[in-house]
Amino acid sequence: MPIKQPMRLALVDDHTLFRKGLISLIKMVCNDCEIVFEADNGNDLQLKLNKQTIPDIILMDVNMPFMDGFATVEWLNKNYPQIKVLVVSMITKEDSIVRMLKLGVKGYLCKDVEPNELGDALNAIMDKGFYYTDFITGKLVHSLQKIDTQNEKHSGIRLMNDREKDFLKLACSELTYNQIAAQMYLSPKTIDGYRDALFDKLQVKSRVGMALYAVKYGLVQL
Amino acid sequence: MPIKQPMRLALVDDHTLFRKGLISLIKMVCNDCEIVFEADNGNDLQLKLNKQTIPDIILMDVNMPFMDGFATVEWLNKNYPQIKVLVVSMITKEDSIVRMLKLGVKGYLCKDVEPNELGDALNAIMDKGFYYTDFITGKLVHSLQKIDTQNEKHSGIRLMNDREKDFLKLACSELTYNQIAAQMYLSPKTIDGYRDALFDKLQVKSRVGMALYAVKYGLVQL
DNA sequence: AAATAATAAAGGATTTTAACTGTATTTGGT
DNA sequence: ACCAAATACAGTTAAAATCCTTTATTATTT
Repeated sequence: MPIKQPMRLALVDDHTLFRKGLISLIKMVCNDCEIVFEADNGNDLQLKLNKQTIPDIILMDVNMPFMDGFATVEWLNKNYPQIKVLVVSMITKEDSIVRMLKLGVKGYLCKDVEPNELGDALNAIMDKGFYYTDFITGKLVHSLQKIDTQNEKHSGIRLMNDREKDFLKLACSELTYNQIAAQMYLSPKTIDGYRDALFDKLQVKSRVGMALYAVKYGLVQL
Repeated sequence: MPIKQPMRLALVDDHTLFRKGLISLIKMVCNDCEIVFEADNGNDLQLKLNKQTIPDIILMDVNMPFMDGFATVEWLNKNYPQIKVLVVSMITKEDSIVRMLKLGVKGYLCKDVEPNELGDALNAIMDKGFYYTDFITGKLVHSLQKIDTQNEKHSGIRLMNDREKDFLKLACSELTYNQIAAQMYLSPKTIDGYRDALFDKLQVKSRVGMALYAVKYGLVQL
């Protein structure tokens, strides 16, 4: 039976007191882990990270002086993609969470989290690669939908009729208007009319503008 | 103390046998729920749904004849936004899952799910409004990151030089090539050359195709 | 039944885009 | 110094897109 390696952790947070507190909590919930180093911010991390000190997981703050969490995770992705990042931050802004998730962090915890959940998160990340709470998932799903609900507001969409929507989808391609006309069983001149109508309704001046509008407001998917 | 209302459910799935099986499972895991109706597809749902038959949750398939899950959820969002949708589908394609989540479905289960999890999902949706499994969350987070990692794969991007990238950004607008040339302090003929080069490198045949490529692979943001 | 609105389509003119071929000039490498 | 490449640009045609005006045919409303 394989000997379980101790979990190697590193902490990046500019608040020394919080860092020390976090370490003592980790020791309590996880009896087989090792803190390989602590850093005050991204710059400090770059200095302290080398072949001997590569951790499995880095617990990372977002707001830090000199080099913040976003820049640090980007740098880690480029230079040490194997290291997993668990964000531990006060920041609950949806945009920040989504931005971090886009950067590929494996979890995102609020600093007021229960010690046990911290342990769960670390184990889950080691075990299955990530730990996303309902809170994070909720934010994520909400941010996905935000785009669509914004759209409803956006005028042009309601003004379009079904044929025009069909045409718009086809216009977001490399077909010429003649080919679109053929596909829709309509005269090219009718297509001309649809285009003119949509230019007016969507407030665009070219087919490129129209196509980008359609993508922006989710009327066609790429 | 308030009397707990029974959970009102409806099923939309074109496979009668699966529907019936699902109902018997629901009866087993949930002793206080009522099936208000079943439908074969979205069209059928529209006929069967009225003031007397408004369910709390609709269990919805994705692939259905005549009117599929996407169209049906869109219609529900417009006409009965209070009804929560739980997708129960064989489809595990990331794009389908993300598209459904964008439409605001409250959960997404695979058809091979354990009966107990079905019960958990229904209760979670009634209780806190949603039920997203790790599988779904994983797909979601992955799709967020995909755009960036896909780029690396997609050849065209590496082949472009800086001037061509600048041009590409400007081409994703309603400027004519002459106007772009002026903005870049270049001859329109040089712009012609950039366009021809990019058409070749990105494998597109028109400015629309080029603009959509740029958006798809995150080279320009809308 | 008449007026109105929506849909489909035509003619004609102009601009923009696209495709192809070719030529100086510059730049990096050996 | 010489070769190869990348860069900037020109000419020519053809095709596609854009703009504008007008008309015939259905639906819808009054």
